[in-house]
Amino acid sequence: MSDFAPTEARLQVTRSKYPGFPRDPAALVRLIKHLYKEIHDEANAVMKPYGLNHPEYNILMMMYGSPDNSLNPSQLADAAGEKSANVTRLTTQLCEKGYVARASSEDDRRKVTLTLTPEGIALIESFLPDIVALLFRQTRKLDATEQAQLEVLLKKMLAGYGE
Amino acid sequence: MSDFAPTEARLQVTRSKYPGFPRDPAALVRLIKHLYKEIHDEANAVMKPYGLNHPEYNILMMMYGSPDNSLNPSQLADAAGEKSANVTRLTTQLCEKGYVARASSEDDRRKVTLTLTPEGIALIESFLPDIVALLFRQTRKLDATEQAQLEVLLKKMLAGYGE
DNA sequence: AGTATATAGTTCAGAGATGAATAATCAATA
DNA sequence: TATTGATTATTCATCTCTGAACTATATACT
Repeated sequence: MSDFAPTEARLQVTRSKYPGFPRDPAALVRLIKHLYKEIHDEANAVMKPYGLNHPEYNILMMMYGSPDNSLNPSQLADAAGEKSANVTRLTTQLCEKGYVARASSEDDRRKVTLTLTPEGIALIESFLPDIVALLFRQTRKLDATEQAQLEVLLKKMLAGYGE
Repeated sequence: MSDFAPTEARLQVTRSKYPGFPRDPAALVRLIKHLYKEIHDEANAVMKPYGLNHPEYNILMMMYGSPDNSLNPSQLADAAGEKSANVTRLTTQLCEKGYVARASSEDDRRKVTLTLTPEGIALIESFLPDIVALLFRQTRKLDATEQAQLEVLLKKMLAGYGE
């Protein structure tokens, strides 16, 4: 299992050498880093049988989370947390696989509309059972109350960025 | 500022299409993903003037968090959450820059010992003020109690992995 | 001792991600 | 309407990461 004790020990040593180093903020950042790594690696493993990786999964799910199954590249970049150059590459691959369709926008011809194809939707709904199981597994140590508390605190922390 | 509302809207749409999709676990995973992205990008920006990136910073800090400023590659991979192949590349670069020294181990000749040089320690202590400021900024929306609560919950969540 | 299995670290080829530059379009305004 | 400045998306060169194969050493077993 993922043991955080060594990280805490390292923080103590760091503080003994450099007393100004703030323990709690550093611990939070390192926890998030470790959690993200696990989330990323496990999502990659689950998606591999479907010929997708974690970023591609994210792209597809952001579009699926839109009422008409479509988003612009810039919206996708924001939603999926990917750089725009990366969105171009990822969506090109998904287009080649037939899961996404590219169309230029009517009203603003700079914009591009990316839409899930029926094949894309079918693919999503084929892997969602595995993803749902993964999500439950990743959060199984927290009861409903704790999940709600954690969500509040993470949102609060996220609010400190980009201001 | 980083607005999580669009993500919550997408989760609602997703659930309307696929009711079994668990809202809270998905929200937690997406929050962690967004937070990690911010942490990663901001750390990269802070370290750039020092000629380092976020992974290299992590490597150096893991060694600094060891009493004798040294770790094996496999310990480093575990501590920094990097793949071993990546640790080899990163530490080779740090060796070339003169911040880290490589030595083969006495007792077990398969092992390698990586140690911070005086230059490496000096570098760390030169950028730590910037890092400390960053850490305070990243957690400034949370008071001490909330930071402690968040740490407990994140640790609990992390405990659900790799078992 | 000899053989098999495990562990530590590296190498390498291919995949993935990033920043900076570019092209196309739109909006504002003089 | 011509010019200037934003905005949108893409391209490209470069840098970074990954999994799988490989080398070397150590440990366990017969």
